[in-house]
Amino acid sequence: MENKEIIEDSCSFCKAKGKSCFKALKQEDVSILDSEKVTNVYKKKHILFHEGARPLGVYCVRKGKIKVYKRGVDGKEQIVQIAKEGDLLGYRSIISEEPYPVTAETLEDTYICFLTKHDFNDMLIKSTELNNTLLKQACIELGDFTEKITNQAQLSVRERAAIALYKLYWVYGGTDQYNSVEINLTRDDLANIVGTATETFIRLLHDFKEEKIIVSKGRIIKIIDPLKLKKIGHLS
Amino acid sequence: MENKEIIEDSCSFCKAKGKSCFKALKQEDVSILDSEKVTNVYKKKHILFHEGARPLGVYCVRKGKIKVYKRGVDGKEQIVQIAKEGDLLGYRSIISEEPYPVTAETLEDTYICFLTKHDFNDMLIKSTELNNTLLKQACIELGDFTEKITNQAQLSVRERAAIALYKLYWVYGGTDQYNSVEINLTRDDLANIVGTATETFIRLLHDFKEEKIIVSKGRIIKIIDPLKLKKIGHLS
DNA sequence: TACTAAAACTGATAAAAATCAGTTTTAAAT
DNA sequence: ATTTAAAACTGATTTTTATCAGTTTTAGTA
Repeated sequence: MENKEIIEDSCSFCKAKGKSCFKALKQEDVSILDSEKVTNVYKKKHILFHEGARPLGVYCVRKGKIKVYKRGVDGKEQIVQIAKEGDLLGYRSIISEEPYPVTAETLEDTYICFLTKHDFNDMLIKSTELNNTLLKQACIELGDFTEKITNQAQLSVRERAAIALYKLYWVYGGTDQYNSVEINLTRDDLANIVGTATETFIRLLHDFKEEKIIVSKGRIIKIIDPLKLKKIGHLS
Repeated sequence: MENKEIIEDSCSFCKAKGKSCFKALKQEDVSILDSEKVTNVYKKKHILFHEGARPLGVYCVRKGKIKVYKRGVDGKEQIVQIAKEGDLLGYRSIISEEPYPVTAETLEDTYICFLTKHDFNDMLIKSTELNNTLLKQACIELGDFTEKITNQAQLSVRERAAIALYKLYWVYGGTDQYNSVEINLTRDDLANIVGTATETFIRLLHDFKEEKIIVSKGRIIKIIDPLKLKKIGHLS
């Protein structure tokens, strides 16, 4: 089965560029990216790269959601990120010169631009802007991970579930006006973000429904009161 | 009470330099550091910087151990790192331009070199080597944190305790020959590394004693069989 | 549209870990 | 060397969460 197909489009007009780490690039460097990158269309459940594999290049999400996870000792997925348009995946392993510590798998049909390791490294040498953006982004993420570890170690499943749903509220299109947002992930995936058993997570969803924080039909969870989630998760 | 006192010494001859991110610096840049840095002596329990504070500079550990922790919602410490000689602390917040996400506190009498934010930023612009080293180091650490989150979410306290002790084995001077090593941390601190209750951790230590993995007198824990810890923690 | 496999859900039970209420030991300060 | 506060430890109990064993519902495919 052929899952890939090449489509044509320029980075200059890419909606995702404005959110990505390429946003600081000079116009001439964007042109270079343009000529080097290849855009692919992937179906749902396509694996972009596997944990343990040697990195071949970087992946820039133009459209669609991707789950990034690590498998624990017993094979259980621990989802560490739900990537969306503008996110750059796989760059850390290029820089650290280590195998991928995680697997990236599409959650829906996606457009993803690929840049080879060689081209990415060249750009990293050429562009101070890219270098600075990535260093800064990595340092911010390290701070976020510190918080995540603390939460994982100290908070109850209920609190962690609230935090996870609140963060997904933003990933799935939430705004400052606290609109309602629909999340389309399996209960399994959600439990693997929170780091709990699926049954436990389902019971918590039941509570959140009773508390009028969410509604759900089938797998779709509609967050109707993100502020309550924020409060339960002790977020500011 | 005056906790600080300035001592004289050059970075060129610093034993810690070889292990630090400054190891790749050109000789001329080391000389610049030399003239800019200030070495301080701190007593046990001195706070280098506080979570939430604005960063003033970076701290390079020349001698002594430092605990780096974040306080959870109820004030409980989550220790994310035990820093030792050669480790650079506080640089992430300078780069990310955010307040410190963690607190750094000395665990014993230490020698610590301080470099102002201004001087560090200048060096970051001047030295491609430093820039590359830090970017690479940040990317490696991000991969490590991914693993830590997965472990925290999926492993039992026993497994996590084994991993924590195994990692401390290396911090406190363990070698490839798997010698025995003494760890001098309170049970509270150890429990706050593992992310569990102190009593639970103490009971686990008791098990490890019975399994001839450690011996202890007072607070000192002597790791006599690091390989068993490695196995319990599923480490390779 | 019916079929079927996967996912969602429920209740009962077991296991893991936290909490509580102490006692004993240790180490720091006088 | 004593004192004393802090830290280490122990046992009992409670709480939280995982596991097990299903049934029901959903969504994708034939």
